[in-house]
Amino acid sequence: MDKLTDFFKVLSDETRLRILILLYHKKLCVCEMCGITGESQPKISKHLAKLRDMGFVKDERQEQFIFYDLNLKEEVYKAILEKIVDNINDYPELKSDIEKCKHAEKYLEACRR
Amino acid sequence: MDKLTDFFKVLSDETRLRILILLYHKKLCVCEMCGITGESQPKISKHLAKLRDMGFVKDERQEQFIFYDLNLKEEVYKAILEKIVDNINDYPELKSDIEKCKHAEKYLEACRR
DNA sequence: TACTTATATACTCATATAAGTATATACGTA
DNA sequence: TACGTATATACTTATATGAGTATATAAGTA
Repeated sequence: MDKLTDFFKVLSDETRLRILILLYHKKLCVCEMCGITGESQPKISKHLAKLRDMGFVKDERQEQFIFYDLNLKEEVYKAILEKIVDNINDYPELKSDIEKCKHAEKYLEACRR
Repeated sequence: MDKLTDFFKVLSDETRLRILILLYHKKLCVCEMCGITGESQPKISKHLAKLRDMGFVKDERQEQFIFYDLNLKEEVYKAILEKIVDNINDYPELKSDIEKCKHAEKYLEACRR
């Protein structure tokens, strides 16, 4: 049950919820997530580190960038994220994030500045 | 989205998760929940107060006892609890709570001591 | 090798949270 | 009215958490 409450603790932070909903849709690198969410790089990185340490996401380097992806082994976790996505119209900020992540590469370029 | 993260914060505490899963099955009074979970009365009461203040449960006096019941207006919340219950075999402590709550009256009597 | 860029981490501070113990409240009953 | 029982709340303490700023690291490139 600890893992389950840990998962809920993860979701109880707005930034982490946004990250997980984004990764539910697409593998993304740190600076894309910063661009999409408008949050600072250390903030995103720290939350990703926590998610990684807890085993909910995995990372992979591709050239200069480190891409993150969901790593949810148990169905319950996926099912819970799915429920949120099913009701995405109730959560405009999440919906907007998802829209933006369709053009994530845009934020990759913006990163080089 | 605040309400959603609040709900996850609620679920991130083991005691509150146990309470909600119990109430998902049956309306219960405070001392029954204490008996079932083995937790102290102030601990249960404080968590119930928080759940009540957040609007996730409602209370109702019946003679000497105050009974609590779920008060989840939005489907997502119910659906999330349902997902947990669907996978109850993964969570022995929750499963055991549910078993015990089938004979909740037993704990009502034990309360008079 | 020096430099740039992408990401991670350390440090600090403010705030939130949970638990335990003691006590208050509120209703029911003798 | 006095008492008992069920529940709520206050107070304290320990711990966890998140944000911001500054800095470190690690890989790529000139």
